[in-house]
Amino acid sequence: MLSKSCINGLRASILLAQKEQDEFINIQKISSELNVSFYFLTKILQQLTSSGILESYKGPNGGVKLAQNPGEITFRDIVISIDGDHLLKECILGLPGCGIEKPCPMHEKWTALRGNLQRLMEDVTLKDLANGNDLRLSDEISPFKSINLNIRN
Amino acid sequence: MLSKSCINGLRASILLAQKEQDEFINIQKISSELNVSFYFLTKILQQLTSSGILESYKGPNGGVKLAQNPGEITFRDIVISIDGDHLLKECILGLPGCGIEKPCPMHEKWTALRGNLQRLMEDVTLKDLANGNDLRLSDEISPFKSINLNIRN
DNA sequence: CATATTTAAGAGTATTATATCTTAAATATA
DNA sequence: TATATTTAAGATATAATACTCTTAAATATG
Repeated sequence: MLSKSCINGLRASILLAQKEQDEFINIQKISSELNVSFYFLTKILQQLTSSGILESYKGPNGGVKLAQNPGEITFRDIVISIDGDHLLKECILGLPGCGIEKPCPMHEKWTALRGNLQRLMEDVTLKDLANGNDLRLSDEISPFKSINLNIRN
Repeated sequence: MLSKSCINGLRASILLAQKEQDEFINIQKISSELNVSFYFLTKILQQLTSSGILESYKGPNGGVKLAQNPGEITFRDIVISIDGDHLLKECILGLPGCGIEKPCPMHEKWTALRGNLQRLMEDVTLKDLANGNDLRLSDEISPFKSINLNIRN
């Protein structure tokens, strides 16, 4: 449902919310903690920076940090920044004309469920996520090895 | 959320449910009614046929038809046949170790919502969908032209 | 000011998903 | 039995996403 870029952006953001928010965190460090390629993660975090969700700083002791308090950044903010709002706006059958005036057969049920998804994403902040369980996994089940086996993209 | 293949498989199935179910319907005809490439649709319907959701018949007056009554084929059946069960099984953060014993921060909320999605998909049959509004759209808002503009893939 | 460190930006490659084409197999019917 | 029609299967092409690399820009510190 979410792209890999989005998932990694979320995981990195949650990790940032778990750390000291005054200092910039090195992307190399984040990538090794999350077991994600440095190059790939850098691109993703650039996107979050350009959306204003993160701030970055170049040079020694540089890195990225959250631009606001974790409690003010929602799951939805990050999804929208990376994957756009397609998921939250489109007809489940991909019909562009679908709407109240000309609903597709799934319209009502899907908009209701999508509303719940939207609400969930808006309600959950990085603060909530940071207080949950640790995202870092042991090596045997490192996300990247397994994601490649399990996920279709 | 659903792949284009899946969306087209669903739309074709709904269309079949709206037609006479005793006779085989020509794929060429379906593709022009849905405004989807014949080649692409053929591949998709082959998948549904191999899953046993459709039956096909070669030669003159051949085509495809539903293998069961529309009321017995669910939205979920078609999604699973084409996109697999990833959406209904995986962690929203893509963490392979995520589960009751070792939940990710989104685990509880996501499994609840995913359960609703699963139930929605199981409850809705092709009969329900066929009785809803027409899926065929006018030319100006033909799915393919607009999907290409609106959808990311 | 020179060097090392770190992100930014853009280009390049690889993989997967989407879409098309070609040939084969089945079958109706003339 | 020959021909036309139609789906099946496999090959190819194109587009999107995932991922990597290189160079540039910013900046701390010796």
